[in-house]
Amino acid sequence: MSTRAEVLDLAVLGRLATAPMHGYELRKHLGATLGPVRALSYGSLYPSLRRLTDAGLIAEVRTATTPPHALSGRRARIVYELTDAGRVHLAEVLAHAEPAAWDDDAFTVRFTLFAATDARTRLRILEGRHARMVERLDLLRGSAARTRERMDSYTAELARYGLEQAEREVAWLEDLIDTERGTRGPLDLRPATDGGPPRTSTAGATGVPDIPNPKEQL
Amino acid sequence: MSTRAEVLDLAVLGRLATAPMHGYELRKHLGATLGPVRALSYGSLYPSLRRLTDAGLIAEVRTATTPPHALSGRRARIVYELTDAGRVHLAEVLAHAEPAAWDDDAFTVRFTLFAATDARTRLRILEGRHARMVERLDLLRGSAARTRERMDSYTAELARYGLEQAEREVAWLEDLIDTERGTRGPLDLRPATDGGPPRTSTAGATGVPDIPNPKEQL
DNA sequence: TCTGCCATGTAAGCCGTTACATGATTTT
DNA sequence: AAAATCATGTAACGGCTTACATGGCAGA
Repeated sequence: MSTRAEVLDLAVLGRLATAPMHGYELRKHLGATLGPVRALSYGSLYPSLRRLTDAGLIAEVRTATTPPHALSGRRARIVYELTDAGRVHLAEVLAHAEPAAWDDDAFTVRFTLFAATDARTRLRILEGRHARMVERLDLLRGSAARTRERMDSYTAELARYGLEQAEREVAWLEDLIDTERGTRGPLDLRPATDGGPPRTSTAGATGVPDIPNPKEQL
Repeated sequence: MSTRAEVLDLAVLGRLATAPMHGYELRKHLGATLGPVRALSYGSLYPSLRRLTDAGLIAEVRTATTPPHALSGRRARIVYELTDAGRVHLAEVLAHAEPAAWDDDAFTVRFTLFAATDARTRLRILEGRHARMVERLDLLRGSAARTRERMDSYTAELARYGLEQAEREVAWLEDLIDTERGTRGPLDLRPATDGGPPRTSTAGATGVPDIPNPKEQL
């Protein structure tokens, strides 16, 4: 679960769990949810489908309406669906929260699959991500303070903007965590050993609108 | 100026223009300005120094205080400085603003070198970047609107956050542009042909603090 | 008819991180 | 005395983007 390819595979598997799809469609959907900006290329998508097929986690759908390679509508589209093994594997992966789950790219993918993740795991991932971002924020603040005098205005402004962005992401995560806890963050007793921040609590009413009771497993 | 390596080379060249430095130091500085998060690895830095040396744009400094490979302090550190050709080349690159200059990574590097860039080029790069981000923002809004119904709360929340971030970057750029123009944006007459936005103007007093009169060329 | 979108793949090139190799100096 | 930091490189592996190959269908 640490390599890029594995993260992509998880995204594909998770998307196919919702509905069977063919490659082209999948690309559009993933591009939409993971950021329309970096629409992943076929050069990585199709190999991913191949890997998952070889692993027996997904399989081509063969229905009466789509005879294999026949001259039915358009070109022979290959629709993929999860196999039973795929369902089991997905459930297993979604059930535990390793540190790899809060890496930059993995976190986004895991977050888009929160609807199929149980509440405890969701919380643990959010907290892990939060800790990671706070750590990063401290680094930023430190280096900004250290080099402030030596920087020209533009470099300083860039640093300021970067800091602002990081602070906002931390605040966003805190909102999400509060919402998940349901407690709306009265006061949490984290030991200050690990660099836990004093909780600035910029959090407003910006939390997740309406969280459904998600199906516990998949 | 489009490949990643060229962008990195520019960053290195620009940094060395300010002060001669050795590789290890360079890595720290670049890591600090371009984001302490992704401290670039030696695996890309040293090859870059090699390329620039081969191209004759930088050269090792040989001073009396640092005899080559002798047992003077520490290990033989190789300090690099710009050659005359390097200075000329840097000035040329910084003088013009191609579309490649507002790509994600290139923009950051160009921005950190704004102190050595003339005002007109600065403005053109900021405007190019702004147009790019507005375009991206429209894409985001479009796909968000299209898929809103089909999304679960978490995916929707992620999309909302992404949109918010993009809006903030656009606002940031507008602030910078206004500051550069000196006019503080009374009303600019852009034709609506190109998808120019109605200028929401969230811009407050968040602009660049004090922009110095930068040395015009390097 | 031609452009553009749908649709699936493959191959190559680029490049960046990671790990390894080496060794001195400073700090704990 | 060990650990961390300074310091410079090389090699290999991973993997993503880009371009190419192919072809059907729909609308202008």
